[in-house]
Amino acid sequence: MSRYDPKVSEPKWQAAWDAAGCFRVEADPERPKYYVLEMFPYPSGRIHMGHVRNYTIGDVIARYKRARGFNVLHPMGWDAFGLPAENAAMERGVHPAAWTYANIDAMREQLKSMGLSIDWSRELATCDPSYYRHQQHLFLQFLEAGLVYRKESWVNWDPVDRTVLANEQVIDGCGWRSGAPIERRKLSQWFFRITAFADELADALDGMDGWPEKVRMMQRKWIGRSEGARVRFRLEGRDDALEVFTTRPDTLFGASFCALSPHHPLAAELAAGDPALRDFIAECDRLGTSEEAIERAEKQGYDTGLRVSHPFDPERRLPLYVANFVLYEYGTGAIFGCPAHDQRDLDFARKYGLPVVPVVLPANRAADGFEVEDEAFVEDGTLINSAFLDGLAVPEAKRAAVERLESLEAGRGTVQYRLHDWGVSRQRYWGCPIPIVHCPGCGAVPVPAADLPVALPEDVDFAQPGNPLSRHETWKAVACPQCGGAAERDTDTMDTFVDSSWYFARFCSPQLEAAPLDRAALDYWMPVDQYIGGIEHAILHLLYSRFFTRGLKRFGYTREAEPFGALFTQGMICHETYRDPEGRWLSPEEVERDAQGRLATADGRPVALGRVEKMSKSKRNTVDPEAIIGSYGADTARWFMLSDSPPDRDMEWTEAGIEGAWRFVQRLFRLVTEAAPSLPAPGSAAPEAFGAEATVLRRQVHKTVEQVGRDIEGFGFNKAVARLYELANALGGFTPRDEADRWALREACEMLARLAAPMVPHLGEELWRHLGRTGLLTDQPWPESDGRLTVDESVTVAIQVNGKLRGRLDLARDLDEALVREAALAEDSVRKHLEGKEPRKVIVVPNRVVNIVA
RNA sequence: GGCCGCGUGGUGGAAUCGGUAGACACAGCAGACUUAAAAUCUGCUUCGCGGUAACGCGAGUGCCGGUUCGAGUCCGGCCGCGGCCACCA
Repeated sequence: MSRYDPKVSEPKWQAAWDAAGCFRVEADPERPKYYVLEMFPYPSGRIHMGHVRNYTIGDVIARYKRARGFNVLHPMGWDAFGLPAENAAMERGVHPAAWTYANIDAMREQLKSMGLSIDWSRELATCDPSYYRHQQHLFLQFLEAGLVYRKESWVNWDPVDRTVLANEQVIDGCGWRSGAPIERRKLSQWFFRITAFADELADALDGMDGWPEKVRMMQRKWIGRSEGARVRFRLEGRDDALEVFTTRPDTLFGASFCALSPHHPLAAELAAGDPALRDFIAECDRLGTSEEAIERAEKQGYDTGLRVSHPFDPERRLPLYVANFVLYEYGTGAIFGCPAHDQRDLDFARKYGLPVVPVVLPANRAADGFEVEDEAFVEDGTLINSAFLDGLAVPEAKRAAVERLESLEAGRGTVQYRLHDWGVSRQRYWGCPIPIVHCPGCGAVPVPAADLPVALPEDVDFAQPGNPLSRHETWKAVACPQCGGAAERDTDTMDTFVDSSWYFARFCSPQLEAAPLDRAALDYWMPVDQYIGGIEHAILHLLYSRFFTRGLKRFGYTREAEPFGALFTQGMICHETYRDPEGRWLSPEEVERDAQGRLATADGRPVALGRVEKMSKSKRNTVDPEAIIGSYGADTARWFMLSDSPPDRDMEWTEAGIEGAWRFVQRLFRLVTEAAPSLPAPGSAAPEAFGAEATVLRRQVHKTVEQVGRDIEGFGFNKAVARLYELANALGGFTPRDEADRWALREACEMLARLAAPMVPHLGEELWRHLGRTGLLTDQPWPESDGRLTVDESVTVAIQVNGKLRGRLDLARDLDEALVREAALAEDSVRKHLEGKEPRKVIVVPNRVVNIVA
């Protein structure tokens, strides 16, 4: 019995696709385009199962759309800058470039072994000067447009990675890579003015139907748009005022204190003359910002002694505190406290004995005797105790309060965002150099376009920690482009998220030298029709890319404001975990399973089975794709990836699962190759008539064509896989008796090969050839289903009595309702359950169900 | 604490619109082939009760209630799990 040998077959078809240039594409305005993109990989050295899932999903879509007649762009590149290359340099003495390019070479081979339908002629790596020179050009365009600026600010400093991190890269007060607690430092940094698009970025989310609601929600919350007011409280005995932000200007009459963040400049100023305040601020800094710290931390404040006057009633004086719960990063770093209508303010007021005056009355409550006890009233109601606001509902009161503030010049309505500008300066070597020269006379001067790229020097040493660029005297020293005097390069490099914020656009014209991007190419290809990647990029990469694309639009590179028309976030790959008796993690290869399912190591030591968890190096529960592809082939790996689990959910990788996929690949091969010799010649004319069994088979074939297409369109690969199993089962049980049967069997075999091909492309080609077809299946259009065969002539109708199933009837489709009713009432089981009574009502749902109500 | 999502057999999961719950696969069991094993093929496989059997009856989609001729699907309340955010004024 012949077997399908992926080791021979897969390289053969990959070479054939390559020789035919199947996946090389050019913009062609005559044809509809489809741009499929998976998030490009970081060249760590080896692909992992997450990559296999990501690229398999993308490849099914790409191949399917191609068969549907689209001009499909499906490129691949490398997110190649980043810290691991520098760590490798420090640990092993390899140059980051050499390490990175070697990794790229290795991973390219691995990806190619998957049989992906990628246009490799468009491959790019972000660490290549031919890429980052254009990024430097774009940076300067953003600068010129006022969308990049430099400022000195408090930054998140990762003491382990010795670099600055963006707010998005700080998780629970720790660095996203290193996990080290973040320190605060004041540094001069370059920022992208992402807040200039805050409104647009938030508003556009509403129309982005192709994105998961979950991701849109996360971005919306991250941008954090709040409408409210900035209010000035005059400081007693001083000329200046304290500005606070509030979303509840309606509750101003309930104010009983104001509070500053410990990092507020005024707090620092007051601390200079107040040692006790200095101690209090230091105490606040000691308390971490971690989850538990916040949970446990009690509201604490320090009365500065200073008083502020109420904007609506200057006679009223409120105490000014420095309080540990006021964030410096949000709003103005200062608040007014209205204890009756804010839980935090209430906690604080109770602790320090401040007045709690309700100013919003809940509906259905009498003003008399309404008091706030332990729980602040935060919902809408009617204003009380609030002079000119009394009697107004909360929304009107907000408007009225803002109007009054504006007329008194004591504040104004405003919109506040949680989103901050994106700091991109990184004190690292392996990144895109910031194309700026710092001149003692001229300040920060852009590097002229003609001098780009500012290339990374190659002669760097990693013997000492920190940034080798800042120690590289000859690279750093440069003449000022403006005055020609001695100056220094900016020695920071850009956050690698900048690199990935426009690569999808560069794929449209990856070799273009004269400019970063080609308008005509982008007009044709952009936006990406389907973007596919992990949910972990829901905020960072996806938000930055949306911002960057808006910049590109402003500079005239594209007409699209949104880079990704549709987004699909795939689930993670999980695996069982194992530990030895000492509690050390064991990898799946170190664990053996006996006939009873008991686990042990090769030398017989018992193994404890742990939970199924996300594959990770630390738990050692990873499976190497290269080993899997090496022993089972890419098609088997792809088939298993797509089976069973819906692609947006986490899936468990199991030995049994991959074995099952292997068996199916072999079975398909066997079914088709065994049938092939007896089949009529390819392309022979259809017979006039078919026997009953052939018709049943043909109906299933054509229904499967319809369903598989629909399933792939909807990312229901597990369902498509199930349909193909069903078709294979039907095909296996079909014995042809005449020429018409054999024609139907050929049709079934060909359809099965064509429908499976996006998922198992090498096998598809192999089957196509065994069926006597010439040319590549990859170049065949998607099969059409015959509409006459996708609708059954008879249907099975469920017969219910009082909603309970009592029988089934095979009836002609669309049979007259009266006849259906009659047939149902004639059923023995129905008569039995009616017990001689007349039905009160009979509901007939055409072609589905009859419900008899007794 | 807030918001969002999800709870279906031993397991992964199906079930376009409110209309036959459990497709398909994995695991398991039984059988065929085989000297044997592997591979392959066939059958069974939600639970309980009755029956030699075909089959019949009852229960069943986390729990409680509601709407409906009819609910896995819609509504209300609870319980459990997961995710994101987390003193954002």
